[in-house]
Amino acid sequence: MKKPTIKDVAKYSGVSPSTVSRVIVGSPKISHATKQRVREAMQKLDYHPNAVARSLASSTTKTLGLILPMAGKNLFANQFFIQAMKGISVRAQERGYYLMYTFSESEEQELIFIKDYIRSRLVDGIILLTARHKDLCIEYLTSINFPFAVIGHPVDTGDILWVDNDNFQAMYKVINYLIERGRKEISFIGGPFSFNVTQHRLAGYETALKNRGFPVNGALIQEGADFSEEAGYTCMQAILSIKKPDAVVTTDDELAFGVLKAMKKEFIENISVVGFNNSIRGMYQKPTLTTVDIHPEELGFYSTELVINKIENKESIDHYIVETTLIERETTRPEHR
Amino acid sequence: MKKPTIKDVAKYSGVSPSTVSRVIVGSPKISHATKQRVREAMQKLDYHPNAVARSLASSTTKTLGLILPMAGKNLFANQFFIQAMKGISVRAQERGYYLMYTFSESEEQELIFIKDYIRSRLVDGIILLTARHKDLCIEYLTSINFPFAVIGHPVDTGDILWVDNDNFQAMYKVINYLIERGRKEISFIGGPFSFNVTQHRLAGYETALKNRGFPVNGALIQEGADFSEEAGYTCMQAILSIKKPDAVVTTDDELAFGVLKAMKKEFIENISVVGFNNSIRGMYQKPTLTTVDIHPEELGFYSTELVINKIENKESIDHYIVETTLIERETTRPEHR
DNA sequence: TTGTAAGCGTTATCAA
DNA sequence: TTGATAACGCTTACAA
Repeated sequence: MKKPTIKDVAKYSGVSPSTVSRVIVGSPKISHATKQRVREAMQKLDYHPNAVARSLASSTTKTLGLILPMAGKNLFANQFFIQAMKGISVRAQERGYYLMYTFSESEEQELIFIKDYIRSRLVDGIILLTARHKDLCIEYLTSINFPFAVIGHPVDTGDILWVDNDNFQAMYKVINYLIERGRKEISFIGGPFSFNVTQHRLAGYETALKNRGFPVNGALIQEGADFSEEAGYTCMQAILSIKKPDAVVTTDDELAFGVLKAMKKEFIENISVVGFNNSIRGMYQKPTLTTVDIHPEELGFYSTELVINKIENKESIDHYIVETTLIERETTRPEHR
Repeated sequence: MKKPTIKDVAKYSGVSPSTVSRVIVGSPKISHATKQRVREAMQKLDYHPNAVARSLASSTTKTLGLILPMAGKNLFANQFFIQAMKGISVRAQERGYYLMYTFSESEEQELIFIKDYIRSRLVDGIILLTARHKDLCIEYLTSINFPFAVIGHPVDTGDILWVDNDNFQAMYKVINYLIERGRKEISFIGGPFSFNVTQHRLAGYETALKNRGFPVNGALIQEGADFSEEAGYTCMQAILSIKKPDAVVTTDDELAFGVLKAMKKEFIENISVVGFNNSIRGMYQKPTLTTVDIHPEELGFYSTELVINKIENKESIDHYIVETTLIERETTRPEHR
């Protein structure tokens, strides 16, 4: 006994297939009586619409595609991705969308997968989990005008959809927090300045200092080669060779771990350190790391919201700002060490 | 200008659509000459097959469905899942399959999603990332005879496909390792004994002791209420109240953390501790935790292999055993603390 | 409000 | 080795 089709339901309930289809879609112009009858028939026959056939006929798949950039095995990134995926899943479910995913090893591969998704007509929209500096994927998707949203702040927010934290304010708050705890000489160690994130956080740092009447000392500002522990270590050594600040803010937990390592080596303990991204390691290593939670799940959630609105031509803003949370731990409570 | 279809290619290359289709599929009964011509036409027109149409016509989607059980926010589990997903993605890519995923909050929801995937005819197979004790999903999938594979050892391996570690041997190796380092009184703290994993690891523990001529002391074997740090703490206290072993093996890092906590409270340092699952925390907290890596990526990889073989009616074994790796850290090197 | 009929872009069956 | 032609199961103008 084969699976029942729309025709079976039509026959059973004495209407035409198109009527059944209208019931499935939830079309308004259908009498309550027949709607009832059709629904019952569907129940009786245990009918479930064939999504593939629907997709073909309507040329819409109700599916979103996700590419997970997995260069190396960045532990923090892992955490970020799975949380973002959760948020994406939650909102997609609510709005009746399916999700496809694939891991990619490089930006080129990423682009290949995206093209495949689109050309095969498998997805109605794409979510990019990271905004690269000069992003091939963003470029491509924009050029063919395909619905997509980006997590992170793209360099050129033409009319693309994006979700990000307020990185300026996040860092601004961190600085204020440190000043209120009596810190006076606060150093900044960021990832590469070519990244928008870094720029925004640096701006937050500088503005906060100025607004509180503190000088901005260039010697206390360092640019890491990347977001790694090594970069943090190197930057911190450079700073210590010049002068000893009483606090260091970074743009990533990994950088912060490097800072702590450099301090340990020099037997320094009384410098406050703040990271970013609330990694697992930060919560268990000694000393536990004060950090900023960027709420990946929400980032995922809203990016999904944006693409779907776009796909469905719903009126919608073109970006969301997700709040950050400062998580206070031992590295800003030197007395607890 | 619309996207070219198979008809356009057919016209362009002067053959019938069916011939083009045969080229796409890679059918053997097609002359080299026409194959060439059709390929060129596809290139020229930038033609890409519509996957949805193919699915409808062939009633096969080349897609696998994944459900991510996300009760609570188990940090270890997060790590496990993303790694397993990576392995799944790698193998799926290689074999030309797409992946759909969805998060679920409960076993019931999980079942609902699975049914939806199947009834909507979106997927050809399912991968279950955890084998529950009496698993509703396994039961359902078996009952309708739908292709699926399970990561973990199902209670009743009828003719279902599964991938798992050799938990017996993994623990056996741990015990041998400890004995070789001079440990004589080794305690066992497991998760609930109702889990197959626990049983297998316990058996490995007991057998290893016996084979080395050590007695198995019931007082040194404890069953945790679950796999949590608290459970580990409680069990360790129970053991310490009776006698002090010189090593404790557990079936999960969380349990091990509980053990360490209990030791700390009693100011005990010279007991070796071993966890399972190689969680991030274990590598950064103090002391760093000796643990067993279960290789989630491989588990994902092979589970994918199994379902796809099944889907394609390929001859294949019905399970894989994935090796484990002992990761030696400070908790089994008391001298380093 | 409902039905008719023509797609949607493939694959599969049967002939040739 | 190739080509007609009928599915595949649904949506959607257009009519009624």
